[in-house]
Amino acid sequence: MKALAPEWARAFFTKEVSSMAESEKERYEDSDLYRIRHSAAHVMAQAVLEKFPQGKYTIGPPIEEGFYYDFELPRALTPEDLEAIEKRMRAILKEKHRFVKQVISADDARHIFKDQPYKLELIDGLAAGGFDEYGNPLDEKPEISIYTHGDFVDLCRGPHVENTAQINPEAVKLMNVAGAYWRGDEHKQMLQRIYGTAWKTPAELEDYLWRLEEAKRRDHRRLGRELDLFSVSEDVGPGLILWHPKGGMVRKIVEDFCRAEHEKGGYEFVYSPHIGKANLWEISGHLGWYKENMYAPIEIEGQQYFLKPMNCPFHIEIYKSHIRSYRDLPMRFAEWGTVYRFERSGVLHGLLRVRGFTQDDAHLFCRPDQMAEEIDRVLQFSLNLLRAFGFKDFQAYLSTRNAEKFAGSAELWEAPTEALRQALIRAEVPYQIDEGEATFYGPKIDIKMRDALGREWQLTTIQFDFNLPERFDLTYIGEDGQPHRPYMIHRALLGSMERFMGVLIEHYAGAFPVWLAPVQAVLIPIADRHLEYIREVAAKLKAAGLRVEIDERSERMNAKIRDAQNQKIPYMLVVGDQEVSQGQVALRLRSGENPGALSVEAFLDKARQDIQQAV
RNA sequence: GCCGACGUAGCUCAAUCGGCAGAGCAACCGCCUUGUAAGUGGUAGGUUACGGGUUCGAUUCCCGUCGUCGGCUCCA
Repeated sequence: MKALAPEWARAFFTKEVSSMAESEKERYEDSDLYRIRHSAAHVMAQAVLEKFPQGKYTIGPPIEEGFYYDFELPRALTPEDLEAIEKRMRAILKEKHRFVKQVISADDARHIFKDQPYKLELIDGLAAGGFDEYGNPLDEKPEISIYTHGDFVDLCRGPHVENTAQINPEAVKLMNVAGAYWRGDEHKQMLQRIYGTAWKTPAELEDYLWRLEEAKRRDHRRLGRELDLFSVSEDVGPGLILWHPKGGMVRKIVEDFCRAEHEKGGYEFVYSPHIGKANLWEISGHLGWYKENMYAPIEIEGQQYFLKPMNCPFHIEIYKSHIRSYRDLPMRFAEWGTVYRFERSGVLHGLLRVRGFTQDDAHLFCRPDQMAEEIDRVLQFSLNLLRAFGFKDFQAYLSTRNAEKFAGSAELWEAPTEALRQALIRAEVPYQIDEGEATFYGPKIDIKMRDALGREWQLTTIQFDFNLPERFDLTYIGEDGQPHRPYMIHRALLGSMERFMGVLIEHYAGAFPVWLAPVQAVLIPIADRHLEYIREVAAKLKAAGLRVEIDERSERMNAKIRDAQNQKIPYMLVVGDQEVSQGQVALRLRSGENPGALSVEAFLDKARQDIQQAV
């Protein structure tokens, strides 16, 4: 779970967050829960090492909704082991051990942890002053401290509870075991990570477990099947999505809406093929730095072609098809471009991480003097789009220049980076600065959204590119009659249609607002004799642009209502003798509300209003 | 890719110690003509993911492949 990684948790709670964030909120690191979880992690390590005295322990931080601890153990842990460890933890907690902190010298620490290679590595890092316990660089040299409770000692900066009795043994639960590389480096030792959760009271634990169950119910993979939105076929291949008619309808509505917005926003639409010659990717540099993510070449008449992992080279070729004047700029080429990227099998995840996806991609070419406004505009545009789909909580990230790996010169990076920052401030979105996290070719803004389980997924990305204009030798003729290098910005706002749909499905838990619902209304006859009237009504509603189905099955009305509810159809229109005689429909909403009979016109008015207000 | 778990009907899940593979829902065919979350009877549905091994006999034990799930790493 990426969102629960310590790097993330630390970054989120400690790094710079704009003044728009609620600064009043207690920092997680200062909270009781943080201490409880941190201490529970120590107790867990104690229980694990009792069971495996030859085991090595590494780090065990609190995370967003619990804690984990990584171990190197002689064998793989089983579910039974977890139960035993959990049981032992409860016993230890009841023994009321005090947590005692001692600040010690590096040499003393090395002595205490002489049989613990991972701890020794951490101590070296701390002593050198270069890195903290997670391997992140530090500004100043930290003190080295240990925490002892009972006969267990751990290298740790705290904080902890005073006493294990402050942790309710019934509010602690071990969740699962997972593999994790030492310091997150796949070239290093694979460790066993035990995830646990801890709360103040058993009721809070229950609540958390209930929330997890709820999250599973809104998992887009489950809803995708239940609502018949999409599937993945083993025969087609993993990470390749098949959109069913209902999912296809939602996607079409999303795309149509976005296309219309793009048109209003000054974009021009272009189309480009799925493959391009090796030479194109040589020029773009993808074969140099992106090859691991590209599929093997296709040979055509002795030439190698590659399936596109990105659309940019094609858009650049369109730019280059003419000599461009400063008067032509800015140019904004948009394309719903389908790209294919090789993703390692273990990382695929429903719609959120796939191998083939369609980006709402565009490339902006502009003069330096237009740059700030273009950035402002595109960020604003992106936020408006996301808001239109009901998203309100964004987490924005500004990635700045990596000191070691960057295209162009440091000076070149300054203005765009500042323009990105200013745009974020003007847009009044909370953002965090990821210092040195930019790709080599330019600074960027990413906007991420959370899925039902709290994992963050990047949707919007707005990336400056100092690299491709050089590599393709892009120019425009300036007022001075001389060629100049344009600025280039890559941007995908919804990101990819697949990922966006995944997040969208979970956001609404499958109950799409009326304007997005694949089926907006289902007509339910009480008896077959009402069908003729129902067909007339259906025709009227369809003529008015509504997406309507008739449930003609030989089932009772109750069963049809139940099925419509489960399909999360916004309107159920029940028709019996009364409605036929009155020229009405009886409206039931998926909320369970029952507004009752109304005329077809009155219903249409309501539907139009709901669509307008995006409910 | 790596660590671990898992893979039985379209879906959710059973199957004792290795002994003829089963249920509910869905589907299909009837009956019922229904008033706000499951009316009722029947039929069909399987080389237990795939391939190999052990065994008189494998859904069950072993090996491999593929896939899924939870993490790690990476990203739209």
